[in-house]
Amino acid sequence: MLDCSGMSKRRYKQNCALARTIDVIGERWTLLLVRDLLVSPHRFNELLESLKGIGTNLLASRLQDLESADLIERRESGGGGVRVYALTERGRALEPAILALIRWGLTRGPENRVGDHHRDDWDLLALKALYQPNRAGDLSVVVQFDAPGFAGWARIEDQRMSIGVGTARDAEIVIDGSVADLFLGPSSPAELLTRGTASSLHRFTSAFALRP
Amino acid sequence: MLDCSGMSKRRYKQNCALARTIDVIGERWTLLLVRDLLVSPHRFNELLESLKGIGTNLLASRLQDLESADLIERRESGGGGVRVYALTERGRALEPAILALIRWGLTRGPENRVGDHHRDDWDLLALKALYQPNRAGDLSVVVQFDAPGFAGWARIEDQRMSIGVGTARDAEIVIDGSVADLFLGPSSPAELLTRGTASSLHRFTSAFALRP
DNA sequence: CTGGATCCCTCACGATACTG
DNA sequence: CAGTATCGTGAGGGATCCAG
Repeated sequence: MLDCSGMSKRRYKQNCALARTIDVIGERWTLLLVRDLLVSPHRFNELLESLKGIGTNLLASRLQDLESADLIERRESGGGGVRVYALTERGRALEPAILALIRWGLTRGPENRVGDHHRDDWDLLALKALYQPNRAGDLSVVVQFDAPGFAGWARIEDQRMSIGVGTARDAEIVIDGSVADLFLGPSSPAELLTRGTASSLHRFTSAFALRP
Repeated sequence: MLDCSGMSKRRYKQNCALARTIDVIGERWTLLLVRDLLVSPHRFNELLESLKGIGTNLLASRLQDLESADLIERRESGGGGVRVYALTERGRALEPAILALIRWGLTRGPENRVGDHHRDDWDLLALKALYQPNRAGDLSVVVQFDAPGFAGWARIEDQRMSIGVGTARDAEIVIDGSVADLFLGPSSPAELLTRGTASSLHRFTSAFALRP
């Protein structure tokens, strides 16, 4: 059988840190896979649905590659033997670079071509890319987003921001909508408030550079 | 004839800033091409030599794509009608992301596989990736590197760092060697001094986080 | 039903030859 | 020097099939 499917053979053969980086994460789909795992661990079929068009063989191959490269690891989540893929510390270390690439992508406007696939948790990561610690001051807040088919949260504390999917129990602010609804939607932020005050919500939204 | 060679058709079709970024600069060779142009403008054959293995058709195609995407532009350099490719402002805006990717690539040690291609100007960019403004203080210096087949310089001023190839006329420090010779070589930094003092050279090297 | 493996077709890549 | 034209090869993409 000789399983070499997980080996990416096409290397640049350049003694350069950027080339070595791209040798690892430069293949098609790879960085988008890391993006999804930056928000939360995922199961095989969740990734398959998020990365529409990847094909099961390619996804399996990429997961093997990334595991060999020590960027992700398989985990048994919960008691039911559910297998999920999660980033290792080395994989999580890609976050600054990915946020920088996101910032660059945001500078040319949304350019949302109609029909393009979309997931609300991607916006959560874009929000983190636009976060500016120096604008946060002493702000300490947890904001919950509740939209049809999506639940996620953003936390700012000690000038650091973290994000996640699901429900945060200690959310002072609850938004009736997604991240895009809050920052790009037609409604004013205050209209979307399920819990919390408009002034604290304003302090939250002011911590981001919406057009970098 | 219908010239569609410059169109990259395979897009991710995801309404996500990262996916849109990778749609533009995610194809093979593209980011390495931008890397070379970040150091200085280059001619077609210079790029061809740096990006060993790319093939002339692919390089031409990538250059067209990047010009269409407003990342690079053709310029007539000098009076002899010499054509060079240079980054536009939008292309140069990729620098923070590329430096972040370089930093990630540097965290796992050099891993220099023998036989890999190498260029000294790549190290110049890696040096910029490791530069830490808060370590510079009020340092204001220009360091010239002179090695066989390579000449380049690094400038630190007002806590900002810039790099370039060729000779800087106002260099207070001249190194008899490349960037790698200074930071990784067997010689002590002082041994490589052609001009300048060891103490000012030490202030310079202290402005970088050699192992991030 | 999840988590893949196998097959096959297409297209992007890479090397070479050729042209203005 | 700066590309264009041609063509063989292999990675990507989609469907289907298989094991737990």
